[in-house]
Amino acid sequence: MLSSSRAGEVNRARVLKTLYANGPLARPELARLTGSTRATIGQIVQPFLDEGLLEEQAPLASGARGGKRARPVWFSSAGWPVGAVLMLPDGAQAAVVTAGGEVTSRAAIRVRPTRKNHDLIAGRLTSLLREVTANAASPLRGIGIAVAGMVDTQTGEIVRSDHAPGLNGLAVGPLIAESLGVPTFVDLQPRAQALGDMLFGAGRGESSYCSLYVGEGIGAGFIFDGALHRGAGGAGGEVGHTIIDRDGPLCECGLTGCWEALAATRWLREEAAVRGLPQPKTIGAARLSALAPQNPAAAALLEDYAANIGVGIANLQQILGIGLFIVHGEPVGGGEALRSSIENHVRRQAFAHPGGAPHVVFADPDDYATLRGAASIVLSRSLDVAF
Amino acid sequence: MLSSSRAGEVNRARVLKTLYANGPLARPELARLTGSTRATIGQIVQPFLDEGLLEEQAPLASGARGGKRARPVWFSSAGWPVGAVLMLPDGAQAAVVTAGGEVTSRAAIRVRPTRKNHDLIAGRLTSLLREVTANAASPLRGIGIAVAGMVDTQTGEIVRSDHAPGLNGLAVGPLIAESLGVPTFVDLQPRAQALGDMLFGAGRGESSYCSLYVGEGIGAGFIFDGALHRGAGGAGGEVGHTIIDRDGPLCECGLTGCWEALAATRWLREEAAVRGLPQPKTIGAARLSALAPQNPAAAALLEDYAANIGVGIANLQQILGIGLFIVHGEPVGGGEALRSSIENHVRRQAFAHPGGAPHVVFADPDDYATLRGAASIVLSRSLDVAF
DNA sequence: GTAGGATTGTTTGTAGTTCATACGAACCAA
DNA sequence: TTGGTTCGTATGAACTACAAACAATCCTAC
Repeated sequence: MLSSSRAGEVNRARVLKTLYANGPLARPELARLTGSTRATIGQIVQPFLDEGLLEEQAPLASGARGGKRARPVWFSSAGWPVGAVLMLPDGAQAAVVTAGGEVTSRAAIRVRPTRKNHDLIAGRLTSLLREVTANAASPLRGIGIAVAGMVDTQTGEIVRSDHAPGLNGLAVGPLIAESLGVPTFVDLQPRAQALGDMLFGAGRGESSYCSLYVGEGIGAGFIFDGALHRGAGGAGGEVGHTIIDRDGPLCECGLTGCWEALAATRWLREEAAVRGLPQPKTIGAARLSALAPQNPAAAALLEDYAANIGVGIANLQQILGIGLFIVHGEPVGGGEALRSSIENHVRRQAFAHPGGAPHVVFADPDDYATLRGAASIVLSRSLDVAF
Repeated sequence: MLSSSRAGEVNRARVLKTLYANGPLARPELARLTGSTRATIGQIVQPFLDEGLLEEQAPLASGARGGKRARPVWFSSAGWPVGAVLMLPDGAQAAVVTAGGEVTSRAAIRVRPTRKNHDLIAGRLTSLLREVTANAASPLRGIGIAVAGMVDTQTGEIVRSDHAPGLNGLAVGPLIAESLGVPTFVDLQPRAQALGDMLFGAGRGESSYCSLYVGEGIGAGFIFDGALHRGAGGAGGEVGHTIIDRDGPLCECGLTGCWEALAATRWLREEAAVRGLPQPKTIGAARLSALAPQNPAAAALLEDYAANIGVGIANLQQILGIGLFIVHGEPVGGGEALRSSIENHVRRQAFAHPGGAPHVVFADPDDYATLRGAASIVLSRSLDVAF
């Protein structure tokens, strides 16, 4: 039940969430945004300052009518270090990220996973994490592990990874947790990205949105009312295998007309070959966009790519009534032209809703975004207190 | 913020929710299910007993080892009466429903709404509600209004109703609230149904599911973690106009290949005509099922109907990771054969998920289910305390 | 310069809640 | 009749947010 102490936990979490959503804030502003009082905010913030999670910034200028200058609080560069791991088809990346989003150290390994070298992978991951945490000021609060594939968030196991089948069945969560003595949290990469968007990206201050990854596959993470939606047993977000064209091309999964078969990179390259574009095997949204002004075939393919992505997004919009889609991955290289083209396709297909027209934005092509996402799996657990 | 008094409100709501999910429960069982103590449950339950919302049932038999007999509590037949209104293309229904789900009085009117008779409709609705509430023991806690069409849940206006365009723009919520002095809550019919399923139907005890209405149109209500998901501005749930076959038939909405164009009653009847079935203009799942054993064309159409419904459900399952789909409307007439056929199609298309295979169930073809759904719009507001 | 008003951040007392513990009441079996 | 068991309630402790008051800081006006 919701006891007094638990209520305190919830409110502390809400204060941190408000900071993430709005950036550095002084106590009166925090009180206003959380619907509380300066006194209560002071009681909540003080322990965080003592603990070293937050720190006071330089005082703001006074208002026109005078008064004591307010001192905004923000995450200190040493507060709450957490581990971040990305499991990729050809290896893994690891980093230490603080609550404020600073990546304090980082390293990577290259191992091609097979069904038989799981012990090797676990061992090399462990030493990788020891390496990046060597200089950490305090013990890690947890390790977030983002996997490109289906995972069981309860057990921490990798269920199925299409692009790295050697990872299937790897209990990466428990293995690392045991060898390092730090709690681990495993989740899908698009969901980690959604959480990263919430704390450090384009989702800041948005209560509901969809974070989409479009690349070799298509995956989604959903934030509803400020909290991640995982679905039963951590399923959900497998938007790539929703059927949008029953008579469409065959998908690798065996079904026909999956969104992924019409909008993933593989489709883009195969179409580029069919349409006679140069170097189709390595082409992507970036090169296609560069070609488009001179090459009508490239422009047409880009338009079809936008349309295909748009169909799936519009479907999600109709179903969920979401007003914001944050796109990561391949399309980001296409720049503003591709973004607005996708957005137009979505708006053409989605009717007028009371919530207003949907927005499609591209994520920053920041190298750290995905690592921050993995770290956010851990951080968000302190922000969504179950009760 | 979450003050002590608000925490109490949340916990009281949780106790009621636990009762809805499990049926009559004694205090020790309530304590166990809510993770609380007998003492706290007693403090919460007592005021509800005094108020008349709950009442104690006959004592249960003692356990094998003796002990005082427990007295389960349940909603009294007079507790918390709420109004329920259904806005239909050819009129409206109204009823008074208690917190326990009893329909204590009921009446209906037939008016074909046009853009010009909104005042007339509001007036007749008001007198209809006065009629059904004449014998109510206590004033209504609120009036829930379920509309077959898109509504703005903030303003209480009907935005767009495909099957009754005369309702467009009718501010049914504010009009009734003003004339009766009772708060009104307007929502989509499928969403009301989802709430009805949560409190009184197949959704009892389920934390996440999708309640689907398949008839002239297709709509959905989503329950995530025990709470209704509305989407931005009350949009969302317009699953009928998701595209599942880009080269498919033209939909009334102007797009091609909408789910609705392939699985709504209109498709069923047009296909029945094409395939030469008898009396195609009035055929439905019930008659089709009766025909199927002797008539191969009917059996084939039924199978296609199941497949078409299944595609859309499987898409929803992939996106949201939902394990339970409660189907209302036309398909219910098809009985167990149709249900299992739909379920099989869904399972064939959805991969193995950690959450287990999805289930498709048919709602009880109960005449009161929809009215209880409308009432649940009001009741659920006391169960999902915002803080 | 200095007084007055305004704003920030803290201190203190109060109200509301859950929880642990203890107690009487009710029930069964021997 | 007695002992063990379970139910429901009463009491005190712990915790929290809130209201009100207070000290510190800052600006403007005279």
